[in-house]
Amino acid sequence: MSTHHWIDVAVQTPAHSQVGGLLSYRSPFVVQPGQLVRVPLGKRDVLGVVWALRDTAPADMPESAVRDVLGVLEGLAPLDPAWRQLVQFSAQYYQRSLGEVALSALPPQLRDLSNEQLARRLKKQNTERTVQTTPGPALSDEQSAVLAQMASGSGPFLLFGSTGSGKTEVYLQAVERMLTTAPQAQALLMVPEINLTPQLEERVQARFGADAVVSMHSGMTPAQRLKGWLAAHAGHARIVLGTRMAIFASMPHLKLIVVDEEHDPSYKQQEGARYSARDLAVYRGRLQNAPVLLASATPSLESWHLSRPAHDDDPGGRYQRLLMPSRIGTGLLPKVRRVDMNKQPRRTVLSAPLVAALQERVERGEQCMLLLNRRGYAPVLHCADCGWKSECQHCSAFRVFHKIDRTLRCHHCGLTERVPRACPECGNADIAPIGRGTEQLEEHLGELLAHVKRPDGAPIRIARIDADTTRLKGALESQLASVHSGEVDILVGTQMIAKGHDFRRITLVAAVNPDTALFSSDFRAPERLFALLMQAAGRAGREAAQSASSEMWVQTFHPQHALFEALKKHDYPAFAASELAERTAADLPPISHQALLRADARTQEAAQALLNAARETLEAQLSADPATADLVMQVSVYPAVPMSMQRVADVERAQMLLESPSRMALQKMLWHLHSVLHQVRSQPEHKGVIRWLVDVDPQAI
DNA sequence: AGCACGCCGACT
DNA sequence: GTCGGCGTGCTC
Repeated sequence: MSTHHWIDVAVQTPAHSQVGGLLSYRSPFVVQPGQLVRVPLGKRDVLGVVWALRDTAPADMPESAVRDVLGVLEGLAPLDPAWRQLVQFSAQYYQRSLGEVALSALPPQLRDLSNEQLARRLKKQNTERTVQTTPGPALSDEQSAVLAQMASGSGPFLLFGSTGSGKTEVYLQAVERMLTTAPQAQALLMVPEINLTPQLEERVQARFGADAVVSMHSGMTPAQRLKGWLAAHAGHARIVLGTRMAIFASMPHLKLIVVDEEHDPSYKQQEGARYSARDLAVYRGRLQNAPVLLASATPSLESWHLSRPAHDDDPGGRYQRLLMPSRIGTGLLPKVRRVDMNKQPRRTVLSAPLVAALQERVERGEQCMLLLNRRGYAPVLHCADCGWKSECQHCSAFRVFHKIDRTLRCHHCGLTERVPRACPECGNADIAPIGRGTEQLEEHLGELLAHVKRPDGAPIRIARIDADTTRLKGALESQLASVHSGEVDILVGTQMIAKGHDFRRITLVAAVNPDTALFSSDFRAPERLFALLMQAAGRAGREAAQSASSEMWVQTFHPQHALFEALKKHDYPAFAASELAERTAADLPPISHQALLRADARTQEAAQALLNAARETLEAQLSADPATADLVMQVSVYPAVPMSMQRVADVERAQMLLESPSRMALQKMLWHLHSVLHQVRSQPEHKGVIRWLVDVDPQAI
């Protein structure tokens, strides 16, 4: 009898490296798939997940080269088959190594924890957590109907509910019902951003007790992350609340997944394995037989399309659409007012009617919010004499003028310099800012409303919230608090203020300059703009008493644009129908499926050369084999082009688009592409390439 | 990705 | 004479 076993282990290795798959080890211990082990890798000891037991020694290497497992993490139940399947699927679908996805799904602290330390942690948290359900408010008819539909169907569900229709209460009741029916059941609640976790956490805790819920997001300390992960893995935490990373939480008794604001681009990871947590939620739900509830007031066109009702020869989508059109209470949606900027004096920043409206509201003691999607004072500095502009030396972008500390900053590579006194090219002292950012808007507004007084006679207060003012820990919270307390009269900020924060006393929201998104080269820009404006509108008039007089203002040079027409009527279905018609005509997602292959190199030519070589090799190889020849017909592979941000930190970037009506065909193509890239990359003419990466279902192209 | 080895410029 | 720059190559 042998006293050791052969096992295959997933360890942290990037997809680019030759060691892509599982590594084989000899184990002196009896282990099961899903257990965590410590194994030697080169000169290091690393954490690995046992993926499979094998009967025989690996055939492709001498037995003597197989190393021994160093130890097993004791006291942890193996990661269950569903979790492993989720990881395996993600790695395959998003073209990354299994080990990379598996290890990044585990709390980092698990890597450097001795068995003694682990035992102590386990002992500490091994007390049974109790759920104490406090009854919720009575439901509206719409809420009850939605819950009834969920109970009788299997999902996935898309809940289309307008802002303020009480979607959160539906989540809580769905969780409550699940907790009462199944004694061990666990629920996963996902939100797009860290900033939104505290307010939902508070509500969930108030309802089910602090013991029942753990949070998972990147803002937590390593110790907190480990604690939460262990509680979910052991089944003690009944509710996991988190951002996209939470989709990989080990939850053996998962019975419900909720994805709040499912349209939000934050659900797509933008580095490493570029997964969509929303799409994985649907996959995981099917895998673990847990209903999935996607919810939004402005669903992604993907989910909207997938939930289309059947009619004529269209069998409909596979999602079930649930509707909650009404705002709770007496609340009305704000009136949308468009200001035609063509009729304003040239270079007007804030139109006279908007300024008057702001003044009137502030004098009545109401709050207003101004949105401008550009931080800094001005996006570029310009010399009128020689035409010099504040370009970044390292990126294909302008450095932004920040007046507060007199700097020019590149928002892509971080390069920061003091603003020159005179033009660096010609010495002319007359260099001027072009365009405007939040800093300038705040300053300008202060000047325009300098004479205005609040009802208590005090001068008005303007606050700015953007990535610059919230850099320090806790800064966002304290700024939000000053808005809630009524200290602030007008809030100026970027997108970040439009998302989810429950400002009760804001009665006017204005988008200062939303036009750029109307004519963007990114086909998803209108979809994002519409969602942002609807969400911003939802910030106004949340207090029922004031909702009748609340307003959403839009300053635009294109007041007749269909997007603003739909916004005026708060008519998402109309907007979605017209966008989907355009997408259909142009064969764009969600009608087709896309993937991007990106290459980074010292020169643009080198980056494009790699992509084009991969493309030609791929098509030649596939066409030569009758078994794969039809793939070439099913998947369009476009020539390499520079990325829209062509150069960042002295790295040139190029990309190549792959597009297909069939997800499966696209997947097969990517699988072939992966091996072709390894072949091509090793050729000497592609030495200049720094890295390549694949983005499946990219959210911006 | 880490972490080595390996071969050319400015310092104790 | 060494310290250290990051180019190339390997990890069961």
